[in-house]
Amino acid sequence: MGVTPELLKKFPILKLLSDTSLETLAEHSAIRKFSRRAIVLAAGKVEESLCFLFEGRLQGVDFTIDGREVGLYFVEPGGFCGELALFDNETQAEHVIATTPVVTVAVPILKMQEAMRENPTVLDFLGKKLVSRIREMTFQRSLLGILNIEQRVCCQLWSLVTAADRNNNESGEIPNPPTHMEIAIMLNVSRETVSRIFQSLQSQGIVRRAGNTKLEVVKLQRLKNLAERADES
Amino acid sequence: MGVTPELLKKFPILKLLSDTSLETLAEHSAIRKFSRRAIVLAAGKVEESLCFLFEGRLQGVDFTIDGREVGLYFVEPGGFCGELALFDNETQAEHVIATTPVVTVAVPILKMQEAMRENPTVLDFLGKKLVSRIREMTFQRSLLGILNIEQRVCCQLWSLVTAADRNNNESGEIPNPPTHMEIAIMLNVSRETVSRIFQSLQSQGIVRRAGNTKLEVVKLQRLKNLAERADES
DNA sequence: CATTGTGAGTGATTCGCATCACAAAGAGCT
DNA sequence: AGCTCTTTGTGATGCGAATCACTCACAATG
Repeated sequence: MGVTPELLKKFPILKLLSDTSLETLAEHSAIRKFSRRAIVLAAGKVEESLCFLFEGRLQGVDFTIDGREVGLYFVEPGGFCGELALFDNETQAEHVIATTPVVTVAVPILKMQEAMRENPTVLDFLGKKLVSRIREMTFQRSLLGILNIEQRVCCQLWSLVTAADRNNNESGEIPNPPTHMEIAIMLNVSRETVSRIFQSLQSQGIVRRAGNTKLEVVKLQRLKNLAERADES
Repeated sequence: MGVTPELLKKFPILKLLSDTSLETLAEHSAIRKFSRRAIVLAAGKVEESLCFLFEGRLQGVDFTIDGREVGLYFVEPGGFCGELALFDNETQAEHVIATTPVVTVAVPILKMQEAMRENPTVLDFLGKKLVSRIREMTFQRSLLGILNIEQRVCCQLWSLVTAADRNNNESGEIPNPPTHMEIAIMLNVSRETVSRIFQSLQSQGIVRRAGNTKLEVVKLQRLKNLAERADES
């Protein structure tokens, strides 16, 4: 409904397509809206669409056998998810959930596969995306190896600080900070523990809440230190 | 030195190549031997070769900031590693270490990239490999979410049982069982804890050591139960 | 044959985090 | 405003896994 090629061009990967391909793709695509907490892609299901995120934020989550929630990754506007099926036509491995109200564009897998075959640069883009996902997961896995949980949280925070701010030595910000719960499931800790650590960081004046859409990191250097070695007074 | 196209054909992905491509690839490739514990690929380095495993077993490992070892994946004969650089030419993300003496074939990235471009089936194979790696990492991550460590270990063991044996309801085996340490770093637990759990599994007659190259799972069903729910008497 | 190294087994101790159980504070909604 | 619902904040408690510090078994090595 009402998906125009112009809309699709907002997504970096689709910008690589020819106008004619975009035309067909647009015809077969649909805008979808989800409220907070809605399941956008369901694990175990054969999804027949890729999910492009236009507005809001998504989180990939999985569940352990004992029913515990596990956080895998975030999707930001301009990104997409559900791309694994493009390669192996298998079921969706993990749930993708809206952490805010979202607007997505559903693009059929089949059409996208055609585009991949015709346009090598698209395939290349996807390859790079998969690779960066692997690198990210590897990093995330290494975070879980950190025993000291304060350090683990600080590492995660540090990685969420806008890349641009990271070199700037004064202060930085985290645009749409995840809730304590969202952080907790990514880091394999209890929500309470995350809460207590934030408490401690705030009282040390290292981070500060700025409304509920932004988290300021006032003392970037201190955060970095905490991330790199747990001790430090 | 002495790499023949026939040798390369032992690797499923290279079988897809034309004889002429194999010819050139063979010329530029080299056999390498490493002793147990040797570093086959080093993290942070720009590796200029892909590593095909001919004999032995490799493990991808990473280190946390606090120096703790983290186990990521295993590579079995016929497999390869270091493929991320094919797509983004970045440095190797993780260390790859020989867990046994190994024989590998080093194939230059550049040559492999040429082959990828010429032969779409190779690219497809690589895509599938990346995807399955992501699926595996997702699974592995979900294991870490399990709080009960005995259950966590049992899940890992269950996933190591030869797929063929898994449906067969009596017993199964794990060909080259990882050491306790190797399991420990994959599951984020201490080696001692793994040791204690194996002790308990052995005394319950669920698993049994068969030489040091094989681990028999005598009561597959019991293991599966332990993996699925932690309780059970 | 002694020597060194590595994997595995085990007890004692300690401390950190999960858990439970609330209270409080926002955020939306009508 | 008043009402939910969600997110966050905090204390008390107890369990359980890490750690330490060994021993033992077994290969490999000289």
